[in-house]
Amino acid sequence: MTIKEVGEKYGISSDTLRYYERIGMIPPVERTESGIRNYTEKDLSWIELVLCMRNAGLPIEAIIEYVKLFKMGDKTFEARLNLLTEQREALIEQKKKIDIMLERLNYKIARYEIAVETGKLTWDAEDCKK
Amino acid sequence: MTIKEVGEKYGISSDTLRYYERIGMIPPVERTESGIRNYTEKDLSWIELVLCMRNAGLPIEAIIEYVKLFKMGDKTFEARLNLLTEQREALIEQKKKIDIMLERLNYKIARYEIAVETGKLTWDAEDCKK
DNA sequence: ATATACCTTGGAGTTAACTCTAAGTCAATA
DNA sequence: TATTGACTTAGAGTTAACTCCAAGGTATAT
Repeated sequence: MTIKEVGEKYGISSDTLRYYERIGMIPPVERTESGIRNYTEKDLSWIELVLCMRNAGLPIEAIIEYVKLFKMGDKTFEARLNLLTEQREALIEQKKKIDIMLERLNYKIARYEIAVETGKLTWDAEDCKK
Repeated sequence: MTIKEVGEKYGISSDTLRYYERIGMIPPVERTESGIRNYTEKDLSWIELVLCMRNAGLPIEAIIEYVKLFKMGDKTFEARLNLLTEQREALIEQKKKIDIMLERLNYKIARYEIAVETGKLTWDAEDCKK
């Protein structure tokens, strides 16, 4: 699979794909004799994982570290476990922060729905508090 | 309240506080005759809201827009409602992405816990799939 | 009154994560 | 065979969100 096809499949640019490979976020991709990238299923699996991690907001640094450990083989199981556990903690924390803001948004949106109806915003410490 | 005290209260730097004000993420803060910022309760409410939004990962752009609409007064209720509703949608989407990655992490972590015990990673398309 | 620790502004520097450019190679089509 | 379009690399440019710096003003303790 060419870089363009892969980019189209996942909705990312060829530049981004080359960038991810260059910085070690995915293992090096095999080339044809003329030096052109030929993505295998295995490469696609890595890209999928990486995109999932990026979508969740995990830092590129962590992903690079994981790929590094993976390349080092079986003796890095524990290090990989620790890395993944840390990232899981970070995501759980992030979810909590989103929930706090969602609650606040729900409250504000409810008030504005009434305000749009009535033309008056129910008083609430100048719209800032809570 | 001085800029330093506010920074300490919320765990952000004075530089960041000045930056937030400069780009319009919070309304201008009143000054003493000598030109020094004197944060009021109202200012603190704005800072709290802004930090909550930033923690949740909402873009500074949206926050600036909200402050702008707020300054324009009562005729922007609907615009503010729309903005907040959009941001709520974005957060719900982000939460979904985090949940997808959390599921994946739970699966991988379970496999690595066994791997650390047994010294062998149960086969799974070279650790990339799923 | 002078040292110290704080404050001010405008503007430059940094970091993460891309995104683009230049200069050149390769493959398929008119 | 000439052109078109996709590919290659190395490196420069961009954007968001800070973060730092220089040059100077302010407030309080000795």
